[in-house]
Amino acid sequence: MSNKIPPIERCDCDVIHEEIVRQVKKKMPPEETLYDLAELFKVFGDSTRIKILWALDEAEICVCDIAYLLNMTQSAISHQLRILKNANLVKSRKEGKVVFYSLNDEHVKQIFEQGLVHISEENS
Amino acid sequence: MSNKIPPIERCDCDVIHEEIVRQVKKKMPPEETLYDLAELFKVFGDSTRIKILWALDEAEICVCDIAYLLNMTQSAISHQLRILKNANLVKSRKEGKVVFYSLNDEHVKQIFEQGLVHISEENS
DNA sequence: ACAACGTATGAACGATTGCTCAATCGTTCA
DNA sequence: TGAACGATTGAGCAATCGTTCATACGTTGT
Repeated sequence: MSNKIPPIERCDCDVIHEEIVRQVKKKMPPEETLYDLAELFKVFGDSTRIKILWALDEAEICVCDIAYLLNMTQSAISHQLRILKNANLVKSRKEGKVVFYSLNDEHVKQIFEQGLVHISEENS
Repeated sequence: MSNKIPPIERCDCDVIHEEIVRQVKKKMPPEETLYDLAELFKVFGDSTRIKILWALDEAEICVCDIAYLLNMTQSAISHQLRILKNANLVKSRKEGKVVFYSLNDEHVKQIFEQGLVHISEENS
């Protein structure tokens, strides 16, 4: 993304670890993939969106019901739903004036589960 | 976190969906859990930290090697490592002047894998 | 004791984020 | 047609974030 001049001067200690660094660098996925991965987790990194996703995992729900459920304004929810839609995590279906949202990825719950495992191990 | 007065007035459409909302509300994990989950994913939501975690999944690496690997300043890396340590994702081991970091959670890679599955499905 | 070096930290900054508010769009129904 | 209503959108704002810079800490070797 940025193309500034590399300002980093190699320090002394890693002359020893040269080989390790070289191998790790080789095994790392491409820059773009890691960036996309971060972008995806950024979407999960907000409790409002987490709640929306969790709710949508239970049922298809319209915008105003989500707003009611989370005790937030329709506008706030709509903004967040747009982010979730851009990330291809949810899809929408219009029925008259009402727009119903539902999950667009069956892996969401699995990602959550892994996260919960980490949290539960954290408190032990 | 915030305790302002609930400003939400139930809209008309969801009189029909009353029961669904009630059930979803009952099935949702406690507020605090969802908040912690968001906090965890927030940590993953930065490409620098993603790269660090990915690197540490390959090997135990010292701060200056990570900095060299990612072409960033030691300071920037150190700041990010602190965040990762606070989230219990990495642990450190001191050897003289050098501090080695390594993963503290074997689920990190699994969470990444799930994320990658979503991304790969996105482009199809 | 002092210099050198790897690391950590706090202030400061530009950038981004999540919400509110007001306005608008699209559909329904009288 | 126009009022009502659900949903969307854009501007604006406070708050948060990620980096840089300067500085301090801790260890090593002289």
